[in-house]
Amino acid sequence: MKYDFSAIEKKWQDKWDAEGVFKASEDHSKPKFYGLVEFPYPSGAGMHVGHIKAYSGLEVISRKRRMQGYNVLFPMGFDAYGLPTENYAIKTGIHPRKVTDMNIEKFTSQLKRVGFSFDWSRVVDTTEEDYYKWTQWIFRKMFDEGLVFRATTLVNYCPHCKCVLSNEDSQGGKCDICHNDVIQKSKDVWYLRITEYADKLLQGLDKVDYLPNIKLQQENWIGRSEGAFANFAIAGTDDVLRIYTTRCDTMFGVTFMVIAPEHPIIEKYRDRITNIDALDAYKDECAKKTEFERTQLVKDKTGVRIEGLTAINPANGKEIPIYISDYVMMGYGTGAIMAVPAHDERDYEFAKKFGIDIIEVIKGGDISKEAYTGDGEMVNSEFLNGIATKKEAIETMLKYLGEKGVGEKGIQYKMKDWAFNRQRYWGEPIPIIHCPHCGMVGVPYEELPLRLPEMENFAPGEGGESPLAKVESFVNCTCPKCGGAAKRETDTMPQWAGSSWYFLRYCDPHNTEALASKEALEYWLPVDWYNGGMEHVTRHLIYSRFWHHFLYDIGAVPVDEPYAKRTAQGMILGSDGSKMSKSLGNVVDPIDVADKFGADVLRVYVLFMGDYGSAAPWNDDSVRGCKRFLDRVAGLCDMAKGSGVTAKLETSFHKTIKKVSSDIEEMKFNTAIAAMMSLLNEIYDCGSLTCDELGIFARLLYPFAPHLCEEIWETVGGNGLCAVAEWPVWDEAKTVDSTIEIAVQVSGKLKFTKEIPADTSKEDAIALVKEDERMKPFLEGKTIVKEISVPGKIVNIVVR
RNA sequence: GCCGGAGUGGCGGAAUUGGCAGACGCCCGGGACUUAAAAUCCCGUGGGACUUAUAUCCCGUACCGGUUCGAGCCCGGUUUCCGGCACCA
Repeated sequence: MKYDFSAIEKKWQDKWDAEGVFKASEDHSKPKFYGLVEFPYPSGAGMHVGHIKAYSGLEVISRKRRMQGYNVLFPMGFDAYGLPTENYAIKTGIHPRKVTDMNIEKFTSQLKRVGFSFDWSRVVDTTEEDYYKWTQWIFRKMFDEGLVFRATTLVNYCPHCKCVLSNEDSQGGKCDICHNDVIQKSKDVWYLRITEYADKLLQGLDKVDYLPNIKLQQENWIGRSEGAFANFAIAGTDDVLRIYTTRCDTMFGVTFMVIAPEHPIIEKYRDRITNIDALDAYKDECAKKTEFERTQLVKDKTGVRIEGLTAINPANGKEIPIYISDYVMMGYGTGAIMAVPAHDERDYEFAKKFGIDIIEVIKGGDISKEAYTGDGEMVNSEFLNGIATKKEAIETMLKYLGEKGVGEKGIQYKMKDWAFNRQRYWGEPIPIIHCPHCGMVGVPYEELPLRLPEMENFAPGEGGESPLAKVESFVNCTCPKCGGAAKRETDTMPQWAGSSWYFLRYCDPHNTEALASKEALEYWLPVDWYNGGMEHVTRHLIYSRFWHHFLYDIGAVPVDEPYAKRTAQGMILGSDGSKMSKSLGNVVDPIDVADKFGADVLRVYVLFMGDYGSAAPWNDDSVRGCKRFLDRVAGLCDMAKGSGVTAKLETSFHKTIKKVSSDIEEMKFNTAIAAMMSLLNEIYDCGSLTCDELGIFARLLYPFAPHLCEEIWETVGGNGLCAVAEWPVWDEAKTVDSTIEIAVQVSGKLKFTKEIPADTSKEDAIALVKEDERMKPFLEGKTIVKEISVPGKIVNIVVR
């Protein structure tokens, strides 16, 4: 058979479509498999080879599951709100709606071109009214439950995008969208109380099957730490300065305190503080620094002593100075610390620079040189003296603090609440009304969706306000509570909103009464297998787990953890080994590859190129190697005759079925393909095979190269579509050869190999080896010290 | 700095619980077919020594050391690269 891929691909894509084989059935009596891939942001550039690799993993698994008799839900959709579309619209004057529709159309045709087995009847688009209605609904529910709050705080702000960013969106001090430096700015911000779910998000990890590094990254991001809160009295007042510490055992070593420049205590005692001008100046200076400057200039501690305020160490009653410094953050703990220079590197540096006392309370280091952070015997610590372990010292101090009523055990998280509003047009409007009498009022549920108004000019305002603020008909409204004049919130939601629950909508995408029906959710959830990029592990994956836990708590979904299993694919790099980028000119267009070699070759190559979870560079020559492979597979059609089995090939077939079956489950696609290549080589060596055998081969390769395999399946007279043919099964007994080759070692060194019957016992194997002619020279004049036999592997004779 | 992961031919990468290192593919070399090229097919292909050849031997999984009959895999140390977090009290 000549492999005319363009004719074949069209033919089978049309047939699959006509027969609806990829439609998830409503028959809930069948076992289900819900495979999920991260839906794309439909950018104008179209698909990237990275998309192909990301989707091909679960594509193979989903195709295999259908053959195994599962009712498979393998959906696709578009995460279409976002800045690039909006910026493109601003530049070209084309409305974002139009841009989005064009891009979705392009993506859809490209995805279909590659032949992915998505259920196209369930496509979701986050920017459509009947979708974002439910995004807003979930937000409203959170508002009702007290998980939404508004605060004026210092936030991550991107001056380039003119937009507030969440912590997750400004990792490393860079804007996630434009990669410019993020600055700290005081702004009104809508927050979602994700920290309330920190423990649930952490504990939930115990019961899901995520890759270990995904779990680890999430754990680190949540950043739970156990420690203590303690109150340090402010001398001459009834006030206290509350601190958080993980080392309350070192409290006798506290020689000063440090508070964040924005700490409210400064405002409160403005009149008592004698150097308030200096403090204000320092605060201004800090505000100007970018995140980058604050974190990169770690070594150089700065700060100002607060004159006129001192604190009392609750452990020993000593009066100690208070400083402000930007190495203490308002956003973690209480924004104030007890400084123990002898046993904390940062405090040590600060104390050295400002000439503050350094008191050793743990033996073991040399505090004249550096801070000692290790374990050791407590000294200079009154009732703690002599205690040798950190654990015991902490417990003793906690007891003391509790008895005196000045401190207690506490838990802190690095994760911060989710800054949720964006000052942009192309996003879901936040359904809140500001009423001068009633305060913040939710838009009534029956008024959802709160539609994004039509606009001509969606550039953000100069003062950093949302473009929506310019639309008076949108802004002005009446308060649902009191009926008085009120104004709508004009900020929109971040891109992560729509993607936080899209997998729920797939279960029942056309529902007008609920985000999805109870029955559909009960049947399909949880997602059995979710594959996506590592870059989303500390954002989308955390956010969506948070939303899902919330929905579980209000009874909207039947399970608490949304994803039973989560894996990740590695990046495809340019052929030069660097990240694919337009500026380097090393971008590969997947559709070009499909046009030149066929969609099946593209699919096989992205899975064969290396370990699925690791990054690997693109190589055009290797693509041709995959083309050669499929050409040779097509060639089998001319060779196949009759039915039954070829004795010579039988074992190889059973072995290959076994290997391909298990490799697919472990996402070891590269070795699965390699096994089929080996079998193919063997078939060619053999020179003939039966139609039955070719049918097995076609079904094994089908998840990878479905178009070609349907064609072969038809040629060999397979029953119905290969898409729904039964996945081949292997007979364990037939996977073992009658004779095996074992390695023969003398004193651990390989000497030769020997063919022996497969069922030879350990002892017989040794005997057979010792009888072998080739063994003679090694045994002559030697004493056998030890004989080792590993069945099927080696025999090792140790001589002296 | 802290926490992960990884260093295997010219390249991408394979190697159940420690058991024949380099599967499979690419590149490269040789040959067949062809007027020729492409395509296809066959053979070779970790490095080295010796040999007409067969055979045989030595070295080899980042580096140093250890455990073991036997180490790519386990242990101790060093080093490089990648990823994540980063003044988190």
